[in-house]
Amino acid sequence: MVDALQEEVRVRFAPSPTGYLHVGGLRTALFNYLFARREGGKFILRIEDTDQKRFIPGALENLISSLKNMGLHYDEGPDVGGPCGPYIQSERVDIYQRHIQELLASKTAYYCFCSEERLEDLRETQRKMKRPPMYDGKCRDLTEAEVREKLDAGAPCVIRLRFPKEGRTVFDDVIRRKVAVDNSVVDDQVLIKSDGFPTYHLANVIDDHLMGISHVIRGEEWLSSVPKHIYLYKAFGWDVPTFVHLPLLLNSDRSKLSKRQGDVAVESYMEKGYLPEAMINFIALLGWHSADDRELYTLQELEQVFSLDRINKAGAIFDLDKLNWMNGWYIRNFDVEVIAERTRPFFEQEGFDISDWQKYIKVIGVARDYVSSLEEMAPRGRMFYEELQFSEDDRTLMAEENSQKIYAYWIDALKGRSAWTREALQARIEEAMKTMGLKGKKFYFPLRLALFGNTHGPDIPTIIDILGRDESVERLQRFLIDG
RNA sequence: GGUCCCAUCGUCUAGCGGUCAGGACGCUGGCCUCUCACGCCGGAAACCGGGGUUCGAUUCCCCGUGGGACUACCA
Repeated sequence: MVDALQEEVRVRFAPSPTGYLHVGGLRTALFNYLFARREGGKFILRIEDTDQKRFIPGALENLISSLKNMGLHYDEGPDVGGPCGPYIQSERVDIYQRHIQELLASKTAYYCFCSEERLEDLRETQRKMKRPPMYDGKCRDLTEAEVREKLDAGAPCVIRLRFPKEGRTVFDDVIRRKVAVDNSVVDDQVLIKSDGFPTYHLANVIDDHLMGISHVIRGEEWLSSVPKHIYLYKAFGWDVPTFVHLPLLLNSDRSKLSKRQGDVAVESYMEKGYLPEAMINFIALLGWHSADDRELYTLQELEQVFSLDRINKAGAIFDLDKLNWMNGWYIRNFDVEVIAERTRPFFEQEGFDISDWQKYIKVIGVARDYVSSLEEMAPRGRMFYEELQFSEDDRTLMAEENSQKIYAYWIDALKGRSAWTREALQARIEEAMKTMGLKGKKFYFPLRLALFGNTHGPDIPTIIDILGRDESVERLQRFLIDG
């Protein structure tokens, strides 16, 4: 390890590439990122792909693009490089092999030749006897000669950690404070699998040390394996990093957040039109809260105010309702041009002709009051781009005498002038209501229906302003019965 | 089953011995308004239970209870 790295805050997000970035992973990545930024340290991306069976093509690219979309830029990582590479564990196998020799030599680790079947049977009987399922240590005390013989015979084997049976491991966690575990309940964890790849525990410890990680910020599911990790650090003669175990993100039934109970892929939230800014803001509030009552933050603002000591201990349910509100808030409060640009793909997908940018901006301005995601924008803009659909009841209303009078009046009025201000339009509406002796819904509903396709919606000046004079006249004329 | 962790409105949370237990989402009443939406104002809604410690516990300690994680040659 480079000496200069020693004083610096260095944290990492270390996902295994299982296909996509999970929202729980995003939260872990975000907290790591924020801590690094706040402390002026480094944020590193490391890929933990030591499980060959779970290789998924494209998963790495996916992960990287999701992190980029979210604005979580890392200082070191597989695609950006850095002084501690490679940052993909499958490319570091020789490093693990070298280090395991050291453990073998010091008797901290030992070869185990037990078959998977034996292990399964063992666990089965242990469970039946209501004993905790653990390795029984069959190969723990094999003599060197016995090991040599089996190895020479080419017997398949793994390498296990020789964890002490006595004593107690006590450690500090920034969030949980003191945690204590009896060594007798810690298993002789497999460190090197029969395919020569390391397990999480070995690779993680070695890499965290070699990469100069100062704070291990990760999910609470790792809390119970910390004793193994500490034992490894000490066996290697390394300093133990500071541990920060984040509370879990939960399904609405309080189990660990998983798919099948809604979307967990960050990617799919993007596809539905959730803004990265809203996702980040929302996720940040799951387990973290500022000292005041403020809840709306940009990523840059979070970088300034984030601190580990304001992280909660209890798990948090991922509440879609609040995300929807927050996303809607961002959609309504961002610059309309920005929202228009981001909504574009959704409109294009619908085949709407948005070449008239001025009109499009106006449509967005109206539509965004109604939605909680960009995906919902298209249904709210449709009436300005497509032919209106009417029900039988609609047609009945539009054929009524009053409706017809209104249409005739407006066709006339609109044709008379080429440009209207909203104020002039509103004044004309007041005037029309007076001369026709109609008011309120009696006047507005038929008019809005013919122009907008619904009796409920934006006010008339807004609709006419978006449609323009010609389209407005055309829409009215379509329902004028005798010309 | 064992070990570890956790526990304030339905949800996210503030609280760090004395508060009318605060905010946000959601729900709800009203205002704005032709309507819808937005927005604004108000309301209902919580300290898991039992013991301690203390003049006084949501807050500190213990025991229950409940929930979760881990218990793989997955991470």
